[in-house]
Amino acid sequence: MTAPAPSKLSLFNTLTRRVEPLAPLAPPRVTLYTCGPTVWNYAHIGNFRTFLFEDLLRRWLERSGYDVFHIMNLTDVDDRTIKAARQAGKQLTDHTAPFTKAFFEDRDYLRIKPAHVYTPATEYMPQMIALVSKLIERGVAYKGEDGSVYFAINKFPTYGRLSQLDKREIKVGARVASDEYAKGDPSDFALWKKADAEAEAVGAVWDAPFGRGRPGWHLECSAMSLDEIRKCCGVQTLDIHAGGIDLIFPHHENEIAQSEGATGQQFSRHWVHGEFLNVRGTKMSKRHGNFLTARDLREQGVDAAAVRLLFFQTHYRQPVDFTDDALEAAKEGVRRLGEFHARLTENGKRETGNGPLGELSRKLENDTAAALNDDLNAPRAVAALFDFVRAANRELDRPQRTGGAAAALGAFERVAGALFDILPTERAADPALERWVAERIAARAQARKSKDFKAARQAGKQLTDHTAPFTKAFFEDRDYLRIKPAHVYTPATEYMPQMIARRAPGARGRD
RNA sequence: GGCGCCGUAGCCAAGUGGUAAGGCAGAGGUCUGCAAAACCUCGAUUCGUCGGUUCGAUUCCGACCGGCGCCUCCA
Repeated sequence: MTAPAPSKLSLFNTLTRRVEPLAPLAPPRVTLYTCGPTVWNYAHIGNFRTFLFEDLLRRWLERSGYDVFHIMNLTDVDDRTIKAARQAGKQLTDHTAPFTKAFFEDRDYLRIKPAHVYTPATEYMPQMIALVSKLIERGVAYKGEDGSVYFAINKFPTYGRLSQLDKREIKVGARVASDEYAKGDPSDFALWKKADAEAEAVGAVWDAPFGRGRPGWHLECSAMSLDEIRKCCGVQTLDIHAGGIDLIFPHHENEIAQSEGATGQQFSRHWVHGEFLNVRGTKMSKRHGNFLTARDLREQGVDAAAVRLLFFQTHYRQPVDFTDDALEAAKEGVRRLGEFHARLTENGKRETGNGPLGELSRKLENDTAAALNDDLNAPRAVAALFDFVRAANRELDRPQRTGGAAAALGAFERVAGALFDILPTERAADPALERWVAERIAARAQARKSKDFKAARQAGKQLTDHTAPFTKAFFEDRDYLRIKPAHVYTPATEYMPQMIARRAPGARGRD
């Protein structure tokens, strides 16, 4: 598993439409740029499916011995952020800041490793302006009749290679952009959009030598990635550029044109794209209204481990349909992994040495590596993990044990823990709730001591407000069914001292 | 219309030119005071349909049916 770089990792490269060995420019370093969220609103879990596949890619690269430099952009200026800010009656960054914060919270909830650098577009204006200037200087960009700056795709012969544009025909009657007649070629795209009233209203405008305006959508990724890899590594070529499949055209196509048009060097050696998350066969999106955010799941108490497992059980280049059944199945899988983990931890404490479990551990790590090196085949790796769980459980069931649990625990934690991160979250007690209960129990005990029974009853009532009617109903039902009353009924809230006294340290089990 | 993707057991989902991983659900069993957990056993003679290539196809080719995505600011 600690494969020395260069590892045997192969990934599908959209540029060639083939699975190819990863070939970083200067191994063991890998520069990884992943297209991040547009912070006009909360990201939905379809967005996060892409970020989760990238998280696995990142972790696997690191596990394989690569020294990864991971950059993710935050699109905080584009049509949608401007429009949303306008509707909210706010300045652009005032509107986007809370969503950026929310994105980070969601990222942490889903246990996605933070990128090394996050690049908000608004903080890279000088770099973007410099890039446009350079493109104008090199004659591949021009100022249109409407005052915006466009990229001239006919000056860039390889335009369309990523999306195989040469094989396409434009749809008859396809919509014609309003800026159509300002451009030399209808397919030229905007690098810099001339300031308009809406952008001015929310403060989304910057002064530039070629006119007051704001960046086109694609510009930021080129400017920021080139700036960051130049600063960190002194290069102008990314090793991997990743994103959702919808970004292939036009976004990534245009990024290539802008970047290579300016540097004359290959922009990215490997392009990887993740498929969509669907809902009943249709892509999850804000527009369709069929979305669910990460915070929705968190509020429902869904363990992030289940979400991760759910996504990792499908290959990143296959669409996944998000259903309640699939989520429930994943939750159950996570629970089983957790049970197994606890069991292995118990045995691992006292069992070193080798034995069948040691062999199973090696198999697990080998199978995982083989699967992930083959175009990040997470489903196959997850299958190997469950194979391991079953085989190891069988071994642990045997009365005559031969040892090796410690090794098995190590392997299991490396794969299910550090790599996939799909072990159940230890359910942290809610401190506020615990305090509330403790306070009332204490208050009641104190009141009883001082024989203030009215106060005692009041404190106790708060604890049982909700349960009392059901207790009463239970007695009624008991009588209806002519069940003889027990001699003693013992409500748990009345036995706190006894329970506290008897709670054995480390005692596990269910109610 | 162009480009691309998909159709595998009840649900989800890997995979391969040589006879179908894994997960969840279900049934039976072992263990257990009863449970729970765990383990064992069981399920696609079959991989949308129809043809073709082949000794052999779920896997390659063609047609068709069904679903989906992109085609200028969608992860």
